[in-house]
Amino acid sequence: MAVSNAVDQFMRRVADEFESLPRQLQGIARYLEQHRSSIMLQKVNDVAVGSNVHPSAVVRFAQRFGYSGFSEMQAVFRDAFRERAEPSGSYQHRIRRVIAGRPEQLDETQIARSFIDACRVGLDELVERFDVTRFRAAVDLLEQAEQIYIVAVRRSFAIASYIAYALGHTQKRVHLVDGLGGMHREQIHSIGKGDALIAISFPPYGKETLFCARLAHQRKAKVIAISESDLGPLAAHANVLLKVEEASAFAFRALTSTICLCQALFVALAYRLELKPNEGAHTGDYDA
Amino acid sequence: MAVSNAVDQFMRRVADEFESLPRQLQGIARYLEQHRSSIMLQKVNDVAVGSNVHPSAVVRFAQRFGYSGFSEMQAVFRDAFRERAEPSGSYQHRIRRVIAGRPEQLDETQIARSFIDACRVGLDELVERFDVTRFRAAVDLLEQAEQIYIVAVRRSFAIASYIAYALGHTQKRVHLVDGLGGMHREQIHSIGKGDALIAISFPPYGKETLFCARLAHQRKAKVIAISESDLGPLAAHANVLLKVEEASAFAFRALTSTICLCQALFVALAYRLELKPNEGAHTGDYDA
DNA sequence: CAACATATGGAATAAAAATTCCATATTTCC
DNA sequence: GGAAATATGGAATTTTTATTCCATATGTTG
Repeated sequence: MAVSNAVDQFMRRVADEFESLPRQLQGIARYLEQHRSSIMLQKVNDVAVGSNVHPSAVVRFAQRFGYSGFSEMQAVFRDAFRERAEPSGSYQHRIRRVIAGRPEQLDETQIARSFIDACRVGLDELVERFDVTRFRAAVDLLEQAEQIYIVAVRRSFAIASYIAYALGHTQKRVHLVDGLGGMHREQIHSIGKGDALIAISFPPYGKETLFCARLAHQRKAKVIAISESDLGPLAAHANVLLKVEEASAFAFRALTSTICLCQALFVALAYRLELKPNEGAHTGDYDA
Repeated sequence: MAVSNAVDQFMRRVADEFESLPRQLQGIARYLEQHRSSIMLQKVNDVAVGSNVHPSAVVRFAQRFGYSGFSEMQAVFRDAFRERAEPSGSYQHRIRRVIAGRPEQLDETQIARSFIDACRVGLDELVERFDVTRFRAAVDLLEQAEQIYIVAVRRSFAIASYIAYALGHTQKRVHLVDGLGGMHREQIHSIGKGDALIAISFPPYGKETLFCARLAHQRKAKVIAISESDLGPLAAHANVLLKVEEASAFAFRALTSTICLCQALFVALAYRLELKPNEGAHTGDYDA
């Protein structure tokens, strides 16, 4: 990092000492990092409440890093903001440069930004085309299923793996058809009536996924397909088809909308099952 | 501009009455207009000095416009800033309102929509806080690595699995540390100088991931950490830390921002390697 | 598990900031 | 030019905010 401002320097110092800090002060450090852009207009008390500590802990924190108290530490943030706010033209400049320079000199940073942009658009469309009826139907199926199988390959496998992880926190029995040892067939084999299969596949549809969907359908299991269109090969075997049109940029297809939809599906199911996980920043031991 | 914010409205009111204001109060009005963007962090005294008047004049000014005093008037500026600077704050608010406002009649459809919304906000923040330097550094490391290892557990495993899939399309040798058979240790064991490790972990950090990061670091391999903050335990072992602050809603943490960042990383790398996959909607046979 | 070091939070105190009060200055209008 | 109305700024007061003090709690070490 070329030029770091006072705040960055300070936060670095905090990061260095972080490990040796008492529990509460660590909490404050995290809070500061998280809210670095608005510390300048917070009172000690805001910081204290935000960090779940007593105001005096905040003062001690500041003193530990060489300031006379909170006020002096806060000044660092305030001044940094002021410096930044004054040459406000620079932001406008940057935007213009990016837009103007776009056609040829695409550097990887711009590529990254564009890609993220594409993902945002994808999510916008997801909301817009959100099909309430189908979504509900999908939740219904999952709610009623005794066992839930999940299958996807290649690009979509990550999604399946996430769903399996998430559903693992419910009472349902969950089977991820991961094809380990080439055993797709064997893994789906025991599916039957009363079960549900979540099959995720996009063009050019993976044959393992199609196979599983077909088998599940034959066995009278319910099939929830997540795919791109009602016309694809998955549609034939699906009881509910959730449509996702992923954005693509630079010839790469995004994955954000699909995963977002799947998470939404899971959250909805969790609420339906009255599974209320602990409120808060992280969900117990399940994250990683 | 369609909807004007509170500050604009207020300044308009001031402009209207300007002519009928006593000399000093006019001075204050000019000062406010000139410094509207930093009033939020000024004291009455700053404004008074800046306008060459007595502090009480500033209070009188505020009262003339219907506020109880300077503090109340300042709040207008502060709140306006907060709304702009922290769309995330407003997001938290919105979520809280949704939850608090209609505790019972939250149906799963609304939940799903809110969740998708949260993801969108998350992507907005991702763009906003995008750290160019670090991102480039990460691409550099990957470009130079001979072999690339990827590790993540539980919630983040899906991400790792996607990265492994994507990198599989480059010339790099890719190793997904998936812990199959409890063999995290064995899988990371052969990492060494010249290699890179991508480690993804969020609170409460998975110990397998930490172990791999530590080992990689000891072995002089480069470590790219994808995590929530510079203060977490991954930071100590990382050469580059890419920060992602996932939105969370209904006590579930989103995954969209993380996966979006990882895809962007891959796209950037692909371009760097001058790997130009076929233009078009889907990338050959690799999708599923 | 005792003795010590360290961390924590309630309450008191100090400091800073905002507001009010009021005596004086300035302007306005007849 | 003088009376009334309005504006101004010094100082006191009130309110808010920050800091310190200290008793208690918690953790650590031998």
